[in-house]
Parts: sequence; structure tokens; C-alpha cells
Amino acid sequence: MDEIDRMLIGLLQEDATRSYAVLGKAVGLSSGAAHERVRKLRERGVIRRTTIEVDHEALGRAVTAYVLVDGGAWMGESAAGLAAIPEVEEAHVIAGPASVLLKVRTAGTRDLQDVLRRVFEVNGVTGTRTVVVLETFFERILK
Amino acid sequence: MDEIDRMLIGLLQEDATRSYAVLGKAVGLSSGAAHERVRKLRERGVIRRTTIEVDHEALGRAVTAYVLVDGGAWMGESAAGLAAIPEVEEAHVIAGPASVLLKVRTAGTRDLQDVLRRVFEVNGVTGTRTVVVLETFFERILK
DNA sequence: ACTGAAAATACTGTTGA
DNA sequence: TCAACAGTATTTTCAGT
Repeated sequence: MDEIDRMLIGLLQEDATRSYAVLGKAVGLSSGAAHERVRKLRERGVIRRTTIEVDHEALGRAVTAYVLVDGGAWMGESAAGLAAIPEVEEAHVIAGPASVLLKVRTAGTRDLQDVLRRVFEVNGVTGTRTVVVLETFFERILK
Repeated sequence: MDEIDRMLIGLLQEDATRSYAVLGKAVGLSSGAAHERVRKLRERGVIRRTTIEVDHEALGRAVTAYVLVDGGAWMGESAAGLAAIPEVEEAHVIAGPASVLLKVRTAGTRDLQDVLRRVFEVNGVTGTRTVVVLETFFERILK
């Protein structure tokens, strides 16, 4: 993980369709050497996968919400319960006023209501507080 | 945006290195037809970009936190102020107990403290409440 | 670990259906 | 809008340094 690896990661985060020739030129290496470094970054799991960023609204998910989930004596088993709800994009155990924080994307408020009902049915959940996103300033890639 | 487009998007979200030949076979089209559909999805902005998912911990960002930002009479100008803080990955205007919700990634709690100080210096901010992530169950791609 | 080049594969525009 | 083809570019491997 030297400076060149970090540059390669940054370049690929911006645009993962760049050729190894272009990547190599940008960091001062040959196409083959750039390829080998990226291959190792993938192998070591520093690069998890190559994917696409989508426009969620265009795909029919107009509502984004965060859900604070209360309830404590469960941890392990409920991760699976939350993962089984397809509208839940992220689930984090947090320190502070609740146990778990979820990021949820749904088509509308009706579907959000349905997701909240299903969250409530997960073992150990005693309550939820929901924060609806009105506008997203940015969701970006950290440098 | 028919069912085939949705399948192509799903396949590319899982692995954007798949060839058009593979994509075409998976959805029952030729390589050229699959390519044309993906090109149009990009053109229309449904596919925003191709990128890599990284292991933030491996890149020296071990701490994830959510920051509820209080303060109201500002909206427009402060988006730029928040975007100027490189550790802020997301910023959303929310309905509810605060004005803005930030997702922040830092190397450690010391850096988190520094980010909070800079958030507080943004015009219009009157207070912050921070929730530190103890464990991330998942951050995934929605189907 | 990198270079340079060769071989295999994939992309991308064009044609005609 | 799609399939098939052809030229171009890229990926991927490998011998040599």
C-alpha cells in the first residue's frame, strides 16, 4: 500500500473503465505493472469489487430514510432478520441513543411504512424512529 | 426501462467487469444488443458511473460516524461548506429532529473530533449530535 | 517488482434484417 | 431494435531485467 496504490485506487474510484495503459501512464508505470498492482489490490480485498453507481430515483426508489432501531438483547440473530428486508441498504450497530441505524430506500412513503412494519417484526426490536431524507446534497467517493 | 434493463443493471452492480457477451447471454441477447442497452442506460444517467468498492479500514478509515447537524436558516450556502470537508461522505437534508445528516469516515476518534469542529464552523450550524458506528452489519447493493 | 511484446479476448461501429 | 461481422483496442500472460 504505497502512494502508487493509493493513486490507482483513486483513479479507479473516479472511473473504473479506465484501461491499464491509461492507469499506468497516470502513475508512471507500464500497463502490465499497473495491471499487476490492481490485481493484487483485488486479491487482498482492498478493492472489494467493480460496480456501477445507479440513479435510485430513475429505478423507482424515490424515498430515502434512516431508521433508528431500539432494542438491545439480540445483536447477532437480528442482523439476518434485517438483511432479509430488501429495502434495507445499510445496517450499523451504533453507540448512543439507539441500537442499530438503518438506511432504507423505497418507492414511496407507503412502502416505507411497510418496511418499518417488517423491521418491527424482527426479533428483539422494541421501537423505531424514522428520519426521512428531503434532499441529498451529495453521496460521494472519499479522496 | 424494461425487465431486461433491470437485469442488466443488477448484473453490473454485482460485477461491472462482466463482458457484454456474458451480459447478453444472461439476458438472452447478443453482445451488441446488450452493449447498446447499457450504453443508453449510461447516456440517460440511470447508470451514473462505473467505480470500485473499497475496504475503508484497509485504506486507513477505521471510524464511521453519523452526525446530526442542527441549524436552519442556511440550506443553500452550507452545502458547499460541508462538501469542503473531505471526510464527509454523504450529506442529506432531513425531516425531523435536526436539519442535516452527515456520514463521516475518519482514521480515528481524534480526526472525528477535528471534523466535528470544522462542521461547527460551517455557516448556520448551531449544534451537532454524533453517533459512532461500532459495527457495520452490511452496506450492500439493493436488488 | 517492472518492462515490453505477443496472444487471447473484448469492445465498438457498420451492415442488413 | 436486433444479430452478425470486422477492425480496433484492451486485457492478460510471459520471458527477460
